[in-house]
Order: sequence, then structure tokens, then C-alpha cells
Amino acid sequence: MEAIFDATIQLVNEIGFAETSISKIAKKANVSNATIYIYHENKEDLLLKTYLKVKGKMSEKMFQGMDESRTVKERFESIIHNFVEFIQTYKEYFLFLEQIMNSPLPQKWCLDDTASLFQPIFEMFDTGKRQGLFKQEDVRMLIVYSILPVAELAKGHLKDGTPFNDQQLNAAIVMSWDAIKA
Amino acid sequence: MEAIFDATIQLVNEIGFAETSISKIAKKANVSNATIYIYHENKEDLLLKTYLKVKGKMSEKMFQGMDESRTVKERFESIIHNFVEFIQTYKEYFLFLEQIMNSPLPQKWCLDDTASLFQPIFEMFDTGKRQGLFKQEDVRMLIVYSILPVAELAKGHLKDGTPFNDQQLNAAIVMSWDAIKA
DNA sequence: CAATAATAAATGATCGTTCATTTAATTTCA
DNA sequence: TGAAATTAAATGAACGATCATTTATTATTG
Repeated sequence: MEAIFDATIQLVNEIGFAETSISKIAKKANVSNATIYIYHENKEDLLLKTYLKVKGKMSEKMFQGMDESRTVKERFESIIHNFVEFIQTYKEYFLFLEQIMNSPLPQKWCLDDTASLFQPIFEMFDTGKRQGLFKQEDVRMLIVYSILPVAELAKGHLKDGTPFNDQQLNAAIVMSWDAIKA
Repeated sequence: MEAIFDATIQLVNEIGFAETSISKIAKKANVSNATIYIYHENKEDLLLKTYLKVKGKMSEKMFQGMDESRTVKERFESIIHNFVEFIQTYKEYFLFLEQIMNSPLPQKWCLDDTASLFQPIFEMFDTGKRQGLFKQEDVRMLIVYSILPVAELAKGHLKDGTPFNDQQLNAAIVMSWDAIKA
């Protein structure tokens, strides 16, 4: 049931983890408490499924329309633009993710498979490193210095309500590129 | 009571927000439930005070031994080193902060005063901009591209247990500088 | 002894979860 | 086809446990 997922994401964003109960989710989703347990084993299972669903959506949006035959720089900018687009269009998905990923839950779940959802990023950075475009550093380091700051900036604008305009985004992309370029 | 703060921080890191109750905090701190209410109005007040305390500690550690008469680059590297030191020494403080700051609580609290704790950072970046060392971008942007990635890297090492050695840190500082330098 | 600090115990409310039952949809077969 | 039988989906009500918070009582201490 889609309504249960949506209610979960909305509530976690509105009132936080600690205050989000099954009763409140059920009420917001317009179903009975028991209905939730038809589709999900328990509360934590619901959270895990919601997390996986949201992460899948993010991966899908991040790489849509991406052509592996394009240049590294084209792919780089495409990924960043798609990511910003995702954050702005699915802001509740994104903020939900941020909250989950900073909680002890992922450690508890030990999900090794979610990294594979973002393989095109590793692919792009590896190619860039081979071509001598990027610094010879761990790809995680390249990601942290180029993609994560953009996400953080977009998040900031999401939270204070100010728009993240093209000029600011382009300035950010320049800084991302400067950080990782050889 | 210090034990109450420590228990709160530990529990939030171990089992997360949703599962951290007053009873569990009291038990871990070896006090009665009621004792917590002598020092704190309610659960949320306890969280807020813990948050402020931790943020204060972070600010204190971040700028200790910092001399405003030093060069911008020296201050820059000092701040980053201090920050990494803080993250590694007070890892539970840091992870607690990350969890709070990605929850809806700070928005609810509307704390405008906490930014002032980190004024030396703004000071340093402003000076650097005036001297033409840094790009003429919003200071928040400079922070997001230079300090935040280091924190993220340190956090990664904290979570997977691998050490964040000097060589990696120096490589990170180079990338930070490249990202923001004019 | 007075005052402060800490407590155990109890409060009603809400928690996650289960269960017996109803309603809706689908299949069976005369 | 159409009534009867079966399955599936959803529910309200209830469970014991735990929740945040309060009260009345007991230690502690100067």
C-alpha cells in the first residue's frame, strides 16, 4: 500500500523518528493499524522497506537519461543536475533518507547491496581517474568532495526555503570540479 | 548530572532516537526516573540541553589554541585538525550531533544563537576572501566544500572502523583547499 | 532540625502487536 | 448463468508492555 509508505515518510519528516508510531502512520494513511501488519512484519520492517524504496527511487532519478558513452565531464554534470532535481522534486524522500542514514539503523541492517545502486558513479569516477582527469584518490573521497557538498547546499536551501538557483548551482559545480580535478 | 547526559548520548547512538526512553536513560545513568525531572523539564528539554552542551564542546575543541593573528592558511588547517581530533576523541558526541541535526528537532527549536559559536570560522573565511585567497562565494558554500567533506570522511572511518591516517587527512586538506581557493 | 536531593511507586496514555470477525472478491460447480 | 463455497483484504477491539510524567515519601546533609 503506497499510502502507508507516504504516511511514514511524511511523519518522520514532520515529527521525527521518536514520535512516529504505527497508530499515527495508520491514521495518516487512512487504514487500520492491523492493515500495516498485513504488508509489513513489524515497525522496523516497514522502515527498512520504506528506506529501500526511497533509495531505489533516488538511484533511478540520479541516472535517468545517462549515456555511458558520454564524456566523463558530461556524465559528471548530468549526475549532479539529476541529483539536485531529485532533492528538490522529492524533498521528503531525500530528508527521510538523511535521517535514516544518520541513525544507527543502517549499521543494524548491514545492507551491502545498496552500494550497487550507485555503480554508475563509481564507473564515472574510475574512468575519470584512468583518463588522468581526477586526482588519484579513493573514489569515496572524490564523491565526498564533489557530490556531497551539492547535496548539502541543496538541503540548506530546502530547509531555509530560499531557492537554489542556476547561478549558485553552477558555482557549486565549479568548486566540485576544482576539488577533484588532477 | 553528567551521567544523565552521557547516558542520553550513548543510548541515542546505540539504539536510536525512537527507542531511547526516560526509563532507559535513568537505568543507564544509575538514577531514578524522577531524578531526571529535577534537572530537566521534560524529555525534549533534556535532548535540547544535551544538544547545546555537545555543540558547545565541539566549538570549544574546534578553536582551542587558535590565534586570530595567524595567517588564514594556518587557521584553516588548525580548524580542520582540531575538528578531526574532536570527531575521533568525542565520536559519540559527534554522531549524536549528526543525528539531531538531521532530525526535525532543530527546526522546531529555532536556535539562532548556535551559529555564533562558530564565528571564528566565518571570521577566517571572510579574511581569506578579502585577501583574495578564496573564491568570492557565500561563506556557507566555502564551509560546505572544505570542512564538511573532512567531517564526512572522518565519519566514514568512524563507522567502518578503519583509521583515518595523516596521509589521507593531508590529501583531504589539499582537496578542501583546491575547492575553495581563488 | 530544617532544607535539599533523590527516590520508589503509581498515574493515565500510548506503544507495538495480535486476534476474532466482517467485508469484498474470486472460484467452484450444478 | 447463478447460488454456494472459498479465499483474500481489511478491520475494530483488545493485549500486556512501556511510555512520559507526577506524587508522596525517604535519605542526606549542613
